[in-house]
Amino acid sequence: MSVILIADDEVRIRRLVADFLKRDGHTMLEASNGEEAIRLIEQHGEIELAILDVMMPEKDGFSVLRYIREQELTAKMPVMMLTARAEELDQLHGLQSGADDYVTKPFSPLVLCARVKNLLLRAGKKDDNTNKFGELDIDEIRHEVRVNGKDIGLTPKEYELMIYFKNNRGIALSREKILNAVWGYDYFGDLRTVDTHIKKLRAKLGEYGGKIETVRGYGYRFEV
Amino acid sequence: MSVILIADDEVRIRRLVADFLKRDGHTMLEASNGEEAIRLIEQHGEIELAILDVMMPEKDGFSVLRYIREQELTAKMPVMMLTARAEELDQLHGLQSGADDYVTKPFSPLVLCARVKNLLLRAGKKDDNTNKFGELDIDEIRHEVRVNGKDIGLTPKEYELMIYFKNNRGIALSREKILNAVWGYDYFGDLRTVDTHIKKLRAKLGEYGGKIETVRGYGYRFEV
DNA sequence: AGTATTTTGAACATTTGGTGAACATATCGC
DNA sequence: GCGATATGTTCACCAAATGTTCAAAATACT
Repeated sequence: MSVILIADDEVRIRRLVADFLKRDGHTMLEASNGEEAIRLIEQHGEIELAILDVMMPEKDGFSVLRYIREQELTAKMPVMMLTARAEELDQLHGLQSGADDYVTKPFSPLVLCARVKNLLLRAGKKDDNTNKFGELDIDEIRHEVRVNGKDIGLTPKEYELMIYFKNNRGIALSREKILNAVWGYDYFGDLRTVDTHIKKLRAKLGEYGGKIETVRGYGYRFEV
Repeated sequence: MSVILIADDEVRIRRLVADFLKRDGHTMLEASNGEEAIRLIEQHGEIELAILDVMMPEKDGFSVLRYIREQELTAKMPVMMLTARAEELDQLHGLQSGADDYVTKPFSPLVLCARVKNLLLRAGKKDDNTNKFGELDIDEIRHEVRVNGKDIGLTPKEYELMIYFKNNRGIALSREKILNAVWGYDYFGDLRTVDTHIKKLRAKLGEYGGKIETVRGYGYRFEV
């Protein structure tokens, strides 16, 4: 349901958290240090929650938190801090570091999942469940897109593209942004690949194909 | 969002700063010495911040700073100085050199980014989200310009021209400046090409076409 | 391993936009 | 008012962006 960033240098912890939250339907982004976390935040536009370990190489959790609060776009992102020892907790509160929640290691994955849920709810996680536009129905539960009630059989990439467009309707998206968001920030492919997928998506959308408008000299825009 | 000049003779530093600030959405101009920096400032009309290394060949950072403060057009440009050693800092302040901020090497790119952001905010540049002038609406999110609520279908060059005018409203812009800003500083084309685009832009702006005034013997000015 | 599906980008087609020469018109200094 | 210069306007050619097709490569499925 949401896109969540987990930053921790311990692979075990990262995997553990990521696996549990994935099972809750979230999309997980993983970073093994602070620099990486910041890069992910910069490049991935729609992160809805960040879980940061305090102790990390390159840049610690506080630095990343400060970065998040400084950037206008991310300033209001809910942030959960992971700390290794209970003693640090007081320090954290004393520092008024601006995090939204603290969890001390070792933690129970289920407790963590519950707190994540709370944070997302508290953040008013905009239930952007508007996925029906006329006879175009983007069904994220069934993981399919229907036109006139019939599944149009999108491939994985086409589906992700569709979701990205849906989450950014009315916004002009450059090919670069689309590549970063749908293919991943570490993908270095031809920008024109986007065009090819757009074409196929438009074709499958049939009468709704025109809803994906070309923004000449820039990229594309999904209109509803 | 903003156009920023970085002048430093060390390529590594230049690239580092440029890369980070690019990720923040800024357009970067790079100079490897003071002479080059001044040339770029002369040719590029809308530089919003200059980051100058103190120690550079040809002309050092102070000389460039003095130049900036002497020119009426650039006198108020925020300037950030980079200095190699902490000791120099006192000296700088003592000299009252007129820079807006100082950063000592080695520095954290993120700290630098944050300070840049502060300077731009302080300069009142960032909040220039005024894109509605009566019934003329310049929508950078949708990447379109509307008059009376209707998209006037600008071509890429026309759109960029419009944005440039919007960011420099009330300022007389020579054809050279316009070419440098919209076409790129490495473009060598006919100055009259600007006229052709102005004509088309005026036509599409309809009743607002007159807002682009001719400054005879010089260039054009967007008035609101 | 073998088959089916999906992804990818090169190649070509088509559409759209950019450019500057040429001519028309306006403005200025005298 | 006249010539000189600057700007407005039009248009045809060329350049660039996007659409489209396709086959090879990668991936998933069995």
